[in-house]
Amino acid sequence: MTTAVDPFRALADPTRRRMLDLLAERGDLTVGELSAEFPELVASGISKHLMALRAAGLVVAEKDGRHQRYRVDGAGFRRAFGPWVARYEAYWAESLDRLRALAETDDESQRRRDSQS
Amino acid sequence: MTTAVDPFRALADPTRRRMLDLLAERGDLTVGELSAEFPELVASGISKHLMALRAAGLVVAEKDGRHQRYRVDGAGFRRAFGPWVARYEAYWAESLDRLRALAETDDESQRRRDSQS
DNA sequence: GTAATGCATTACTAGTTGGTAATGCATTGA
DNA sequence: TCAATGCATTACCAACTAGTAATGCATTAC
Repeated sequence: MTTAVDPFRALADPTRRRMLDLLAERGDLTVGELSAEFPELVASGISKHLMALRAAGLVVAEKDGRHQRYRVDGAGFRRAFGPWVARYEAYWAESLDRLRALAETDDESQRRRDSQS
Repeated sequence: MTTAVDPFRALADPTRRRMLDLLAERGDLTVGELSAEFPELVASGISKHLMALRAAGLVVAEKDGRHQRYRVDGAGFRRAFGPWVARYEAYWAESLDRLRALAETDDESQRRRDSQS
């Protein structure tokens, strides 16, 4: 059932990374809204990926009527990757400022900070 | 053949993460030296993981007599993860300084900066 | 030269993962 | 109340992954 409790393993799948990107961009989304972005997947597939991300502590779900609204779990993100990023930060620190600037002008990175937890 | 060209997929395996940690700590290591740290694996298994990391552009190998010395490829690291880290940096930026301090006093993170590429 | 060492590569197997389809369970609308 | 919607969960299958064993190829030691 894809009980991916390892956050790194959860990140390994490109579909899940795209989902995280979308959630980070848009704040929060339901399975149905995500469906529109993943025409190659059926709803249950999307649900499964979201559950994997939730099991890894990277997203949280909130009931909203008959929908589930998913959003990035900022605290979980930090817990999962913060230490790793910090450990290897020296490897990219020297160019991080440049990359940050790059990301900010990049389409995919125009995320709002609503879902910050 | 584990042609893991996707760096995130290369990171998904805990053994490979430990290998990266060791390489980051010690600068460079041969398959034989790594063998001592992975008694549960045979040499060819270690070799396979290293080749996966190399295919993902996270480590480079340099011939040294009959040995191969592996080290972290700093530039490859940045290429692979820099944009992603920059994109999500806002999620942990607020606590990154604290984490960095934490990592520096952490045993596992006492790495030398030899293998910086 | 010959043997031994160090590693890469290939072939193979068991376990895991990503996907669909089917079912179930709340919630909404009529 | 009854049907439809939105999603979770389960069962199942094909594809992939991590591991071992075996082979091959340089390089070093004798």
